[in-house]
Amino acid sequence: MSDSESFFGNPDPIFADKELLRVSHLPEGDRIIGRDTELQKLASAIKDAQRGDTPNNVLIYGKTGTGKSLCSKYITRDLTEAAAENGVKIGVAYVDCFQESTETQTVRTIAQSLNAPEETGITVPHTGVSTSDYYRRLWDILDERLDVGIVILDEIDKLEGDNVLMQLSRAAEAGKVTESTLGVVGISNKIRYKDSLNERVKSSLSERDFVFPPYDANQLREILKSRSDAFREGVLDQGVIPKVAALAAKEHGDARKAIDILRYAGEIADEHDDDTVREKYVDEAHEREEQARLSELIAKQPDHSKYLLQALALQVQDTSGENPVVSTKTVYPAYKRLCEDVGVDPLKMRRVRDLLSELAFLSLIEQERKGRGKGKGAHTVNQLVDDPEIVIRACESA
DNA sequence: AATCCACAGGAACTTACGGGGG
DNA sequence: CCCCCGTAAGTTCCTGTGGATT
Repeated sequence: MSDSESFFGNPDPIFADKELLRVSHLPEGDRIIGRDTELQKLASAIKDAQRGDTPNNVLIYGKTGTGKSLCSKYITRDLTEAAAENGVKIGVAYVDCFQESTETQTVRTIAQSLNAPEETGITVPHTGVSTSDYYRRLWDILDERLDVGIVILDEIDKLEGDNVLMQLSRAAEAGKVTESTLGVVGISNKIRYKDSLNERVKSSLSERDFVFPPYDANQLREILKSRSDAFREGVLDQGVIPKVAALAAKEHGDARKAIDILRYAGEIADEHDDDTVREKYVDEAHEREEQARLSELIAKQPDHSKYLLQALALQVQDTSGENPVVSTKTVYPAYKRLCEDVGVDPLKMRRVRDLLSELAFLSLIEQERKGRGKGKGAHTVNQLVDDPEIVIRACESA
């Protein structure tokens, strides 16, 4: 074959269908590996919705990458289709509470994804209306066009306050909706999440709860194999999948991580103009995955949080060796200098303290409050969780 | 065990922004 | 079109607190 004139003309030597290695890719039923009992239980918990009745509210626990969101999405899609055959209209709203963490944002997102303006004549504006207004519109939307609404609240532990849960779980009994009903599927990384809820919400929200165990190396291998169609035939070296699986199994059995590493390994092979994905690329792929995950998280932060994080990372680098803790007092001037370099007005100390505790909540840093002795006051020291160099790179690229 | 104060963090306020209703 | 109302981000003001030193 002659060299193509087009930059895009050559067929990809490594990947046949890269889509299969995207985490958001929702597989067909036979491609969800090792979660049969979980799917079964989930299905039985929400099956009443199929007849238009109120489904059980469900709480799902499990570490990241154990298939919680995947199974929820899959099973609700299946349910929607099955119900449609019975003439029952089900709407599913998926909310990532990490991104929509306030009550208002959550309700708005639910209302927006369940709405169909041309059907209901109801608009859900992005801003400008009160929280209670969003609620009112949501109830109207439900009654107007659906029999059952199912709300999937992913990373529910990142939600501020439990008012939304209160409202959602009581909507039907409080008479907010009359022509329809709704169910909640809550997904949490924290097993202890339930303890932080008040009794009322707890009992109504966790009518059923399940724990998704981490995948073991065998299951990870199966998962990776099931997606190996993403590659052209024969380009994957024998040892690659087992090595990726072993790596991911060691780090909490995170399937998402495993899939990402496999994809990066393929990309690295491609960059080396190698037509084989070799075992030796896996370690580099692993590093690339960590960098990417961090960059992705940091990119979502407000600008000033990035400057702060960068200032902290620089301080940590300067602090010689063993004890890389930096007090808030010390970070602040460094942050101010950084702002001046960029040409931005620095925030006041009080706001900075809030941003730092948000970063701590996201596990990007760790904080500890300490006293320093008589007449020396109390202060908080901050510590980076990840390697300062990687953090700085991620901050600069974002 | 009592003390002392720099910083932590709660509360109330300001500013910016955008939609709804008259 | 203007005015009012809501939220989010940021500021101002001020009381609370940890723990080595006295």
